Amino acid sequence: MKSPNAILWQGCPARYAAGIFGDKWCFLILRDVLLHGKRSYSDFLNSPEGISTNILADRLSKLEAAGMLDRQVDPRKASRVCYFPTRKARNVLPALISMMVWSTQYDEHTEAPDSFAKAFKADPSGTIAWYEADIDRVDRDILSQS
Amino acid sequence: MKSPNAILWQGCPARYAAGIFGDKWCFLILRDVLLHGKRSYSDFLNSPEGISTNILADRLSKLEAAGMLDRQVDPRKASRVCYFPTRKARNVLPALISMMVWSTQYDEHTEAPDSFAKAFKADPSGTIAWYEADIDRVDRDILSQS
DNA sequence: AAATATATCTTGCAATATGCAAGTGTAATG
DNA sequence: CATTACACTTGCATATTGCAAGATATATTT
Repeated sequence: MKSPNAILWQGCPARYAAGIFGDKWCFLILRDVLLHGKRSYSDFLNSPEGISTNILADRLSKLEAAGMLDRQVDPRKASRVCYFPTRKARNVLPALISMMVWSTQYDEHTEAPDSFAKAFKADPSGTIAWYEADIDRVDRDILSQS
Repeated sequence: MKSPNAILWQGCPARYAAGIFGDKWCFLILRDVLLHGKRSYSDFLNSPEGISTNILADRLSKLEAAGMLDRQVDPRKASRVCYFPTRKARNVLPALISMMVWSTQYDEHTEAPDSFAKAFKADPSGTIAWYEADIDRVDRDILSQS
């Protein structure tokens, strides 16, 4: 039974965001699906951070339950599954890129070129549009082959 | 001994961000210090989410080690400690508010008024400046009483 | 001065999360 | 028809987390 004083991770916008981003593995899966064109279980598994299989399965189902990922059988190969970013996930791009710009400013070992932060600061919505177009391209390539 | 293949949570900007924000308690402490004017251990402790004391002590020291909080004895009362947000933490405001705006859009139980997202979308840098001024006010009030 | 209160941590321990290895079921491939 | 690829699932040892309680140090009240 749930305590009457239990805090639902809703209501406060920071708390709601923390409920989804306050987990490093969810965070990195969102990076991969939004920025690196990754769509399949094995794509995520092969990211350099080395997520383990049970954790990956758990986070994929959590992100699907949260309405961030749309799980579909790959039209090119029925034994493969694709996880497409939903509109809700796509709309995270401004915040995600904002955080990454901040990181490049403070991580002394950053691998990101200066041009990354520059491009976003100069033209935020244009930069977002560029990433969205990339997502569209990846998804279209997959779905056109059904 | 550290494995030679260990991933340092540096280099990739998303990974660096995940190293700090990929923890819900750090996330909420940053909300409190940047948006709610909280500065002391007991301020954070009394947030509605109910962080426990060991976790709070741990996260405060991690955020201090990460250069996000500046720990200082309260000039008004030597037995009290203040945690001030550093410039590095302040510069997280655009990303944090971006995430919160996203939350208000998708959390059906959001408590945030529409005006919050509207204000930020209409004038992002003005909104940030408003929050920074609030931080300045809180910090000045404390430090002027030494 | 003694008792009480406030503020900031520590410690102990149980619950939870994680990582690794191995196994399962289904579908394509040779 | 055996093999491989893919997407998980399971079991289990280890690591991390979180709650409750205790500790310490100063400040306030009586």
